[in-house]
Amino acid sequence: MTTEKDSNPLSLDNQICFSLYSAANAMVRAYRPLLNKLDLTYPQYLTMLVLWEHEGISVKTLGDKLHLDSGTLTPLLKRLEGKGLISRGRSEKDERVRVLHITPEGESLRESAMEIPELMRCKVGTPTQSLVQLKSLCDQVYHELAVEKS
Amino acid sequence: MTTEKDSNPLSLDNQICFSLYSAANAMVRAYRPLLNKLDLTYPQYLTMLVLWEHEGISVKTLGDKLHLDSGTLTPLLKRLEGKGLISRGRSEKDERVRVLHITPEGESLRESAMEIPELMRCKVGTPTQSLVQLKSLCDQVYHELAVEKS
DNA sequence: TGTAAGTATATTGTGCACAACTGAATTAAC
DNA sequence: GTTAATTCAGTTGTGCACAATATACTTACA
Repeated sequence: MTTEKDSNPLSLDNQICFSLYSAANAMVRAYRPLLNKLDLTYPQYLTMLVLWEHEGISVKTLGDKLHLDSGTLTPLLKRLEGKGLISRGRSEKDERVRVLHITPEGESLRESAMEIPELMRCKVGTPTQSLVQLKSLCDQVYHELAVEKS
Repeated sequence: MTTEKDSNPLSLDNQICFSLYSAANAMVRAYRPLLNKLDLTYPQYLTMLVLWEHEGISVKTLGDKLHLDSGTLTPLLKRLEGKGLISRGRSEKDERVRVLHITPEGESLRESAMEIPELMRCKVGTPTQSLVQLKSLCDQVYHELAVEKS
C-alpha cells in the first residue's frame, strides 16, 4: 500500500538532501566539544589539517582543497593568525598571493589534534564499512554537483 | 603498499566527515539557483515543506522536525513572515507558543515548489539506488550523533 | 610600451547555525 | 496557594558560507 506520505515529493521524509544536511550539521555539532579543547572550529580544524600537510600554500590552493572561497577563508585565516597558529606572508614571486605558514604554536597543536579522529570515531557506532561507503557516495555526489558548474 | 597518505589519520583524504561536509555545502549551492526563483533559501524551503504538510504547528515542533533551535528559526520565520508567506500567531491555550500558519501567498508558492525535487534530481547523475543508500547512511549517522546527547 | 584580459586576495552584505542567556508562561511540589 | 522547576520563544554575539564587488598585481598581445 502506498500512502500519500510515501509518494509526496515535497514530504520531508523523502528528501535525501535534508538527510545529508542534517547529518552534516550533527557532525559539526559532535566535533564541537572535542575541538573546543583546541580552541578551533570545524572549518578552522580542516584548515589546520591542510596546512599541517602542505606548508607554504596559497589561499587559492587551500580553497581548492577545502572547496571554499576567499570570502570564507580570509576572515577565518585572520582568526587563526590572531590565535598565533599561522602566519600570512606574501609570495616574493607574485605579490598577489598570500603564503600561509604554520607557526611553532600551530605545529605543537598537531599533537593534540592527533587524538581527534579516534575520539570522533567513538561517537559513531556505524560500522567502518558503512562509513567508507558513505564517504564514497558523498564524494560521488559532490563531484557531480561541482563539475556541473563549468 | 601503504603510503603515509593512506594511513595518516589527519590527512584530509581520509576524513569521512569532510566528504559529508563538502557534499552538504555543494548540495545547498546546487539548490540556490532553483530556489532563487521562489525567493527562498534552502533552510527557508525546508521550513515551507514542513508548514505545507503541518498547518498550525509551533516553533518547537518545527525545530524538532528540522533539527534546528529557536536561535536559528526565529529570525528565519520573521523573514518568511516579512515576505508574506507565513503568519506567526499565538496559541490561545499556551501564551508561550507561536502558532505558524501558511498565508494564501505561501500556499500558492507550493505549486512552483512542486517542480524543485525533479529539477534537483536532474543535477545528480547518481543512480536512485545509491541515493537511497546515501539517505539511509546519513539518517543512521545523524541518529547516532544526536541520541548521544542524552 | 601601453592596454586589455585574467588572476589572487580582500571587502561588504545577507542569512544561517549555534551557544549562552533572558523573560514570560506553565506545571509541579510542597 | 506560593514557590520552584520546567518549557517556549526570543536576543545577543561569534563564526561560517557565499554572492557580488573591488583592488592590486601579472600576463598577453597589439
